[in-house]
Amino acid sequence: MRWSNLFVPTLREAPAEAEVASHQLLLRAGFIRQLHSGHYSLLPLGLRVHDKVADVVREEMDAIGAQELLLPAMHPAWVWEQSGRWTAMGDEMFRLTDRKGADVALGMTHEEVIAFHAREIHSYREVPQIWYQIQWKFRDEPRPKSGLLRVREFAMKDSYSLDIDDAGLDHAFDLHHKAYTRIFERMGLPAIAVEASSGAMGGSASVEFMVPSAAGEDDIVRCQNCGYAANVERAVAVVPPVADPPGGVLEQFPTPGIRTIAALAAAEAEAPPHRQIKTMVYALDGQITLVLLRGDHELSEQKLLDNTGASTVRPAGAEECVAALGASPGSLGAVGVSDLPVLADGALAGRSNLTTGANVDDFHYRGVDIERDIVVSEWLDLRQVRHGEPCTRCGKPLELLRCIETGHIFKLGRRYAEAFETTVMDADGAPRTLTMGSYGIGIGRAVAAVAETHHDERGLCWPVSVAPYEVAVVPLADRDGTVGEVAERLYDELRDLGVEVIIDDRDARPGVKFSDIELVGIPYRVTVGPRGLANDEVELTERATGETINVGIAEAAARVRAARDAALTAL
RNA sequence: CGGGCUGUGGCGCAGCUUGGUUAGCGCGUUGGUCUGGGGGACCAAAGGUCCCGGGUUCAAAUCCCGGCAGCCCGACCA
Repeated sequence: MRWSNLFVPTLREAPAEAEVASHQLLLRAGFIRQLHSGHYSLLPLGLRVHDKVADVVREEMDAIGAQELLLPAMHPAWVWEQSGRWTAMGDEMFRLTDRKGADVALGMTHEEVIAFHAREIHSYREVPQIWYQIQWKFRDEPRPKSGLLRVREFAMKDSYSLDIDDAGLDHAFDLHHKAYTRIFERMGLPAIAVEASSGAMGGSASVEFMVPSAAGEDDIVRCQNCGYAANVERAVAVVPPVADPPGGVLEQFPTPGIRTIAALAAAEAEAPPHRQIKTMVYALDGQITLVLLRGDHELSEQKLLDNTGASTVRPAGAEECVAALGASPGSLGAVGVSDLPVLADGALAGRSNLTTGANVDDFHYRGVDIERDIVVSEWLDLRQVRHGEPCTRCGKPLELLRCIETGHIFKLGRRYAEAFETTVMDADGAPRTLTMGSYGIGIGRAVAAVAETHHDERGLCWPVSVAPYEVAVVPLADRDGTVGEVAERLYDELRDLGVEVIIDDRDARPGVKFSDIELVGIPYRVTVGPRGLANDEVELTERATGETINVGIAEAAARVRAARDAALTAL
C-alpha cells in the first residue's frame, strides 16, 4: 500500500468528545469515525486491525475444532418468545416491524438461533459440536461510551457448544478457556480469567477475561499470591472478626437530624461504622425487602440478585420506605420487623451491641443483638469486597483492579435446548436434551483494549500480530532519485517476502512522516535517506522501543521479516 | 432514568456575562516560492444554516422558551 493512496485522516489534536486513550488515539490516527452515539465506522486502517483480531480468534477457534457458520442478524420475534427473552431483554433489544406487521428483532446474541438449528442433531453420535460465527450484534445500550469500548453495534465472535452431558460441557468450556487464553496472549492483552456472575444469561458457571485498564468498567479482585481472581460481583474475602463490647441493652435514643452512617459515627462514640447496621430497602421482583450490612460495608446489587435468585432489583423510594416501615431513610432498621423479608450479610452474624435505625424518624436503637433482636429471614453474602482484604484461600491481601471485559464464557446448561426441545437419542435409545455453552469475544472491544494497553505519548503501538501494517518504508528527501529508487525496491522485496508493508511516498517533510507513522503505530520503520545510502545502509526502527539500527540495503528486507517473525513467535 | 457539561469552517478553541462593523484565532486544506533527517518559513486563497424551531428586539452566535445531538458521572447492562 502507498500512503498517498490511503484514506487515513490523522488529526493533530484529539476531538473533544474523546476521553479515554484508545478512543482519542483511534480517532486521531484515522482508524475510526463516529456516525452517531455508539455506532462507529471502521476506516481502512481500523478495519485492518479489526480483521487481524478476528483472524487470530478464527485460528484459535478452528484449532479447538469449532466450525464457523453465519447466522442472521435479524430474528423473528418467536424465537425470542420461545426462550422467554423477548420480554426479559427489555429495552436493550432493538425491535422493529416488517411490512406485514410482524415483530422482528436485531440479534443481541444467538443462543436461541443455535438451539433452533441444533434440532437437526438427532443422535448422540453427532455431538459434541462447537459452532461459531463472527457477526454483528445490536444492543441498545443505555449509555454507549469510550469509543469502541461500549457501542450499540459491534462484531462479536460468539460460539456455542452442544453436548449430551455435563462432562461434555465441562470439556467444551475448558477448550474455550484455553483458546481464549491463547487468543488474548497472541494479541498482547494481559487478560486475567476471573470467576464471574452469569447475569441474565443464566447457567451454572461463567468466567470472564479481564484486561486491567483504567478505561474499563468492571472491577475484579485478585490474589497475587495464590491466583484467586473474581469479579467483585462474585468475589469473597475474609472479614476479620469484630469483638463487640459486652453488655448492651436494647434502647431507643434520639438522633435528631442524623441521616447517615458517618453522621451517627461522628455523634456517638459507641457507634463507629463497623458497629452499626446499615439498613437498605430494596424492591426484589417487586417485594419490599430489608437488606442489612455492616455500616462500613457496601452492598453489591449483583450479589443481591444472584444470591436471592431475583430477576430485578431496585432501591425503594423514600415513600415506599415510609409506607413499609413508618420512617424515612436515615432512621430505618430491622428491629421488630416481622412482616417483611430481612436479608442480612454474613459479616453481621453473631454481632451484638450494635446501633441501627429505630423506624422512627430521628431515633436509633443502641445495644442491638442481631440474632436476639432481629428476625433475619436469610443470611447471604451481599457485601462488596474491598482492596486489601485477606484472600479466603491463602490469607494474603487481595488487590482490586479496574478492567475491560474482553471475553466471557458461560456454561448455560439445558435452558435453551429445553425451550426449543433440542433433544437427541442417547445410546440407550432414550431422548436426551442437549446441554449448551456460550462463549463471546467482542472484536471491536478487543481492538480498543489493545489500543488502551499499547500506546505511548507518540501514539498507538500495535503488537505485530494485529498491526494494520507490519512495516513502513519511509523515503526522505530525494534530490537525485536514488532514495526513491532504493525505497521502492525495498517495498517490492518486502512484499515478495510476505511482509505487510506500506510506503510513505508523500512529498512531506520527515517530521510529518515520522509523526504520522508513530501515531498510527506501525511496528517497524525502514528509513531510507541520503545519510545511510552513502554507506549502502538504511535504518530499521522499532516502534515499541524506539531503537534504531543501521542495516545494509541488501539485507534490510530479510532483517525486517526476521524481526517480524520473531515478534510473532514471542506472542 | 437521575445529575452535570458542551454544541461556532475538517480538528482544537475565543466571542455570549453587558445584543450592534465584514463572526475571529491556532492547526489543517488549496496554489506559489524557498526549504528538505522530527509536524519549517513566507505570500496568496478557499472554506460558516454560529445544532434546530419559535419568541423578544430596529437589530440575536449573544437574551427567553421548546426541542435535538454529543460527552462525562451515577443507575442499568450478557
